[in-house]
Amino acid sequence: MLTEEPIRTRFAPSPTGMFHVGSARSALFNWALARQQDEGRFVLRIEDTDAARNKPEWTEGIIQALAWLGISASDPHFEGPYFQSDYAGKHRESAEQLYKQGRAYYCDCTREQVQARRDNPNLGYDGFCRDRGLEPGPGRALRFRVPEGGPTVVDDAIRGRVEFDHASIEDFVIARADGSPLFALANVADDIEMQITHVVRGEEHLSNTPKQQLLWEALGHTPPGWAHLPVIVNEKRQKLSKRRDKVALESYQQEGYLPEAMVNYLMLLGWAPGDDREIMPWAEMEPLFRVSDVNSSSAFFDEKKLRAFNGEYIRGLSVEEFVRRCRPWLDPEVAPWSEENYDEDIFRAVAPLAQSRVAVLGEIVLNVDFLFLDQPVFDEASWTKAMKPGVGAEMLSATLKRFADPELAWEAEELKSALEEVGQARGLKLGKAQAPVRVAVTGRTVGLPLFESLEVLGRDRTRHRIDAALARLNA
RNA sequence: GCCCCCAUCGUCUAGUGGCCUAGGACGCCGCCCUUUCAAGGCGGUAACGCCGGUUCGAAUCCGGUUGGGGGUACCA
Repeated sequence: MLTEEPIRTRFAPSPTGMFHVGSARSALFNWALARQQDEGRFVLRIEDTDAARNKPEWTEGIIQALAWLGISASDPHFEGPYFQSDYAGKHRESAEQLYKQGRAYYCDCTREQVQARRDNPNLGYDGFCRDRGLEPGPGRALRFRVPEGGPTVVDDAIRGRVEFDHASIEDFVIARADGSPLFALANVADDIEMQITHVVRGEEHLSNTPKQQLLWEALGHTPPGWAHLPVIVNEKRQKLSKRRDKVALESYQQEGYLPEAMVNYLMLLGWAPGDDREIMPWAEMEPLFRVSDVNSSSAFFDEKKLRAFNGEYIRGLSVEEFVRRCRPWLDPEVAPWSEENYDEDIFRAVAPLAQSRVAVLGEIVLNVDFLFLDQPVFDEASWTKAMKPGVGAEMLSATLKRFADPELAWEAEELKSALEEVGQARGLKLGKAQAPVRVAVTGRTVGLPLFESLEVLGRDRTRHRIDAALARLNA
């Protein structure tokens, strides 16, 4: 391994329109390694060769997602983005070189012929064209000539020595009949061109590795250090798939997961800092990360734990920062209230009360909507529960009367004592007594501390809502 | 089928031959606090897949087995 040379890691996503959480973890691990050395580099290469599914805007999405994670394109350790499609010439040269060296040969077998002919059902291509000396031509693909004897040994930083017998590796295609190189070749040619020293990627690539290592050697270069990260799985222990699982980083972002919580959680999928700490900022984790310390078994993406981390990070924010981070969800453009009704100062007044009550930022809306809506949104289950006959109407009308008293200072502590008295007169503890008022004013049985909320809402609006609830009760 | 990887509480993990009657975190349960709900505090539940070795001694080393997973394209 080129430990003397500065580390050059790479992150090589194909632009498919969404950023997978597994990719995010790979990127983070690669980023940490690159940042540990002054001259370390993290190379971003967009593998856009599959023109069929590939749009320019996806690339922008990748860069934004990386930036969200703290992997900034303006950081001196960041290099790229490079586009695989720009290196097509280089790929063809590599294919040519391999052919001239006799390390690859042309093959005109169709898929059907390969299928029909194979004597060993356990192997794919049988090497039919190996020695036919075919020249390049239409309908002829280029295959790599896998050496006859011995194994290829992959030295993996996470898994150790992994042996692949050459007998189990078929002569794989490296360039299509139309001359265009395949992933296996393009990927290696690019890594060589970009002087990548360490390939840290998902375990699903482990089976490709002996082929790629063979290619590196055939092309005259020392293979990089390999590290294959365990796959991230769902509750059924299958690799996270975009069809059935929630894998898009953007979806977590939209729900209100903080990047620092996501980064922290992702780093812990397969790796641990060592002591008994789990909540640890990136700046502390980065220098501690060792790829050889990464676990080799698959890891379940546990959103419950992510949520817990996120709540922890939210509570750690200053109030002002919390307010700032909530803005995207409070914006009247997307929130259920109108521009005229929204007032950030009002939100700021209750923000400290809300901060410990949300695990993801998106939940902020249901916590404060009653402040900015003309009418609260009544949760029917809450209504039924709080407005029990004999309690609901009683409490509401008595409270309405009590709150009309101009002597009553409109301040949380005063309001609390007032309601306590109203409740006591009816043999109700505060817990029970406050319920109808809470539902009348906020629409729900759970929420922010009531009296602070009332104070912010104001006497008139509070009384109006209690009155309206009374009407609703009698309707 | 074949190739390859993996195996500690439900989950993420610590653990690299004795410090382990296996530690932490999430979850779950209980108690406390309490104007609801959270948050917070305290306590609890729960694991070395199985069988053989090696060794004075094994969660840690070796073999097998079982069970998971990944890969098997002229996709990336």
